[in-house]
Order: sequence, then structure tokens, then C-alpha cells
Amino acid sequence: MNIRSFLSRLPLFNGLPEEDLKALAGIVLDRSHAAGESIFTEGDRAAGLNIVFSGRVKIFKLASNGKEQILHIMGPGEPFAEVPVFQGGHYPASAEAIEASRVLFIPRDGLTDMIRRNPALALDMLAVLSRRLREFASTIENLSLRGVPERLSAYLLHLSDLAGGSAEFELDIKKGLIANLLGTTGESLSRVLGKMSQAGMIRVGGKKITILDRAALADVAAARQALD
Amino acid sequence: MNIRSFLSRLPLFNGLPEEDLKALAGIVLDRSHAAGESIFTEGDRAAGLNIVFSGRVKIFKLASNGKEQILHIMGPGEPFAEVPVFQGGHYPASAEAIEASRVLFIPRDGLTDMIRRNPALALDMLAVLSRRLREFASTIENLSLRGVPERLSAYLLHLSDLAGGSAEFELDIKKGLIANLLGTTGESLSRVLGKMSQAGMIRVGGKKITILDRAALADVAAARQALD
DNA sequence: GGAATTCCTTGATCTGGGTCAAAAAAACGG
DNA sequence: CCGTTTTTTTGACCCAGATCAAGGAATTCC
Repeated sequence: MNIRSFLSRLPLFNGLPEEDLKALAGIVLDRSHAAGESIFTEGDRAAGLNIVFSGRVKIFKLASNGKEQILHIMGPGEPFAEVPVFQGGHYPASAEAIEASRVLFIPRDGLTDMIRRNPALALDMLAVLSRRLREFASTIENLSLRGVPERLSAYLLHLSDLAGGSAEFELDIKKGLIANLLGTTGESLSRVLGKMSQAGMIRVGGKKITILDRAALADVAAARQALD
Repeated sequence: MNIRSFLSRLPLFNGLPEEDLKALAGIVLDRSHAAGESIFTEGDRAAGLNIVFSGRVKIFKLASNGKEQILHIMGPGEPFAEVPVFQGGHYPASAEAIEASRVLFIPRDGLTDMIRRNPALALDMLAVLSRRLREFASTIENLSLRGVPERLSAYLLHLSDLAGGSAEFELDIKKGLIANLLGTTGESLSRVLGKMSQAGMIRVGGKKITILDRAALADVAAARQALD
């Protein structure tokens, strides 16, 4: 897949005229990152928009004591680091490749020019940021108002949805990362998974999860039912 | 102050041509809300953008057990509920007037038309959403990676900055609301304020706060120093 | 301006989930 | 494929901060 047709397939750039698409492909930088390699660090001066071409990237905040909170895990086709393009000029969080990845980089000026010329792109971009605000609002709600069992059941149900509603699916990332995404520790995650298995709601075999009692899991997610 | 000139003074609409400004003033609805009155509820269908004309409004998430997490407190001139204008069509959180308020409402279609016609407005709107994403990222960091004393000292330092760096200032809202904004309870807030006073970092007299040792407070905010 | 309501503080207690440590299980590299 | 490293699990313990309860202090509203 070449970059030009990859870009044209992105929802964000759908409806962009041929010439702009061509211009875009012309100014895009293509960068490769090994697993574990840092892409940028919170506070760095930012010069443009990033898009995952292949692989996976985590966006995270790091505390002084080393604990991390993952904000997003981005996969192929997903844009990230839009914020500094439109406001502030420096990254609000850090990014690291969690597997070997190729990341496209669109310099700021090229992108803003294009937005000025294409109102549809502006509205698409506004929709992207709005979706992200929705996700963040939900993350805040999770961290502040819900416990680890609630968050984990909701996450498992979400993964099942992504897998087309199948009761059986694979955890897409290591458990330690899931813990940091849900705002907890590996130890707690492990214990809660254990309790859910014991309660007969799920079966866990390595990365494979089977949902045995979806209704019970939904009850835990909605805090209608405790775990022990 | 009439609505037309109020709108023209907002950073968001700066640079909008006269005719658009006039059109805007023509389609705006002006709604009054008593203190404690709900403006909208999470999940409601949303039909446009809101802007605080006078008074103050809290945007919040409510848990099933009644606990609330405040996402923002908006004052005069601040737009809110942009998200459903651009994505999803329903409110991601609830809003309530915390004092008698007038709220302007701009119907969705009028606004998106105007954005289509004015690239500068599109970029301003993108900047507004980006700033909000930055704030949310910081809230997530606070909730997940920092303790209540850290969050509170940072908040007090922030209020002092807003007051022009003065060591003496008034809490802008009731302490219970501050607690819900910081993701804690009134009781904990009260105790932490007590410890800070005892440590000689601040003096508290009702709503009046005096910062006695800014450096120490900054150390607590940055988790370089514990409280007891 | 006094009664009623709401807000804040303080004390006692409880608990979810974090930390530390070590074993078990997987994944990886040569 | 075997040894090494990384990840996950399990156990024991601890602690920040929530909850419950009850006074005290402010506001609010006739």
C-alpha cells in the first residue's frame, strides 16, 4: 500500500480533492520506530500531525514516580497529536511505539492551509477532536466515579463488541498495558480477572478471553452488582 | 451589554465579518436559568452550542450512587457543549447553573454554515477544542497519578495566578464544588486545607486564602514534598 | 434579625486498591 | 531448544482517602 492511497482511504481525508491529496502525499514524512522507541515526549515542541501507518502507538502521561497512565492506544489509520497543531504548539503527552511501527507526519502549515481551503476537512477534524473529548470525558468518569471491576468489565465488553460481538476474543495488548490504560496496576488487574473467572463470568487462558455470562459482566460494568 | 456586541467581543468570533456577526445575533437564543437549575442532562439530544452570557455553569458527570465529578466550571464568555455540535449529537455530560445565569444558544446548523464560510472561525474552533483536550488530559493525569494534596496545591496556585499572582485571593466557588472539581470529597478537602494551614503554607479564613509559603506549596504540587 | 437551611469541619472507622516480594508462566534470543 | 529475560500471578501488608456521624458556622429567606 502506498502512502497516497492510504491517505485517500482515511475517513479524515475523504472528500479531499485530488490535487490536495497529491499535495498532502508530497509533504508527508514517513518515519519508522522500533518497539519501545519513543516518538515524542510531553512538552516537546510539536511541528505537525501524526498518523499511524502500521503498528501500534501508546499515548501516555508519566508521573514523577514512574507510574504511567495511558490515554490512548492508536492503531493503523488513526491520527494522533492533533492538539499541538491547533493550540499551544507543544505535546500534552508522550508517545511510544509499542510494536514496530511506521508513522506518517504531516507538517503543521501544510495541514492548516488545507483546512483553510476545505471546509469539509475542517468539520471532519472538528469531529475527530470531539470524539476524543468524548473519550476523555468517559475516562475521567471511569477514574473518578468507578472502581477497577467496573472499568475492566466495560473494557472486556468493548473488546467483545470490536470482535463483532463474539464471546471469544484475544486481548489486543499485554495485560500490563491494559492495567495502565484502565488506571490501575498489573497486580490489581490480575486479581480482578481472577475473581471474574471464579464467579463464572469469564474464562481466561493467556490472552484468550471467553465471556461466559455477558449479563453478569454488564451488571458489574454498570455497578449494579459487586464482585465478591 | 447587548448580545451582538457581546458576541463580537468573544475571542472565538473575532474576525468574523459584520454580516455573519449580525446573522449570528439573529439566530441566537437567550435563556435564563435560576441557581441550581439544570440546563441539560447527559445523553439529551443536543441541538447547538451554548455560551455563558452571565453567571456560572458547571459541567459534570454523575455516578449512579450520586457522586459527581465536575469537568468544568464555565463563566461569562465561555462556550460549552461544543462536542455534540460536531460529533454524536447528544451531550456527553450534564450542565447546571450554579448561580443565576443567562446562557446563549446557537443552533447547530447556523454555526456549521458559518464555519464552512469562515476558515478562520474553523481554526479558532479547533483551537478551543484543543485547549479543552489539554485540560482533560491534565485532569486525567491529576486523577490517576496525583494525590489530593498535589491537586489542591496546584489549584490554589492557579487561583493565585488568576488573581494576578497575589498571595491573597478568594475561593471563587463553594468548597464542596471545589472538592468535586478536584475529584475528592468535601471532608478530604477540609482536612487537607487544615494540614496546609498547620504546616504554615497558607492561611484560611472562610473563602479567603492567603498563601504564606508559595515555594512549599509548589513543592507539594510537584510531589517533591509530602504534607505530614 | 431570627429561624431554617445549607455548608463546613472534625472525629472515628473502613476499605479498595496500591506496594513489595517472590514464585510461576510465557516469550524471546542466540 | 535451552537458558535468559519479561510478564503474570499470588500472597502479605499498608495507606490514602472514602464513608458515616455529629457539631459548629455560615447563608438565606421571610
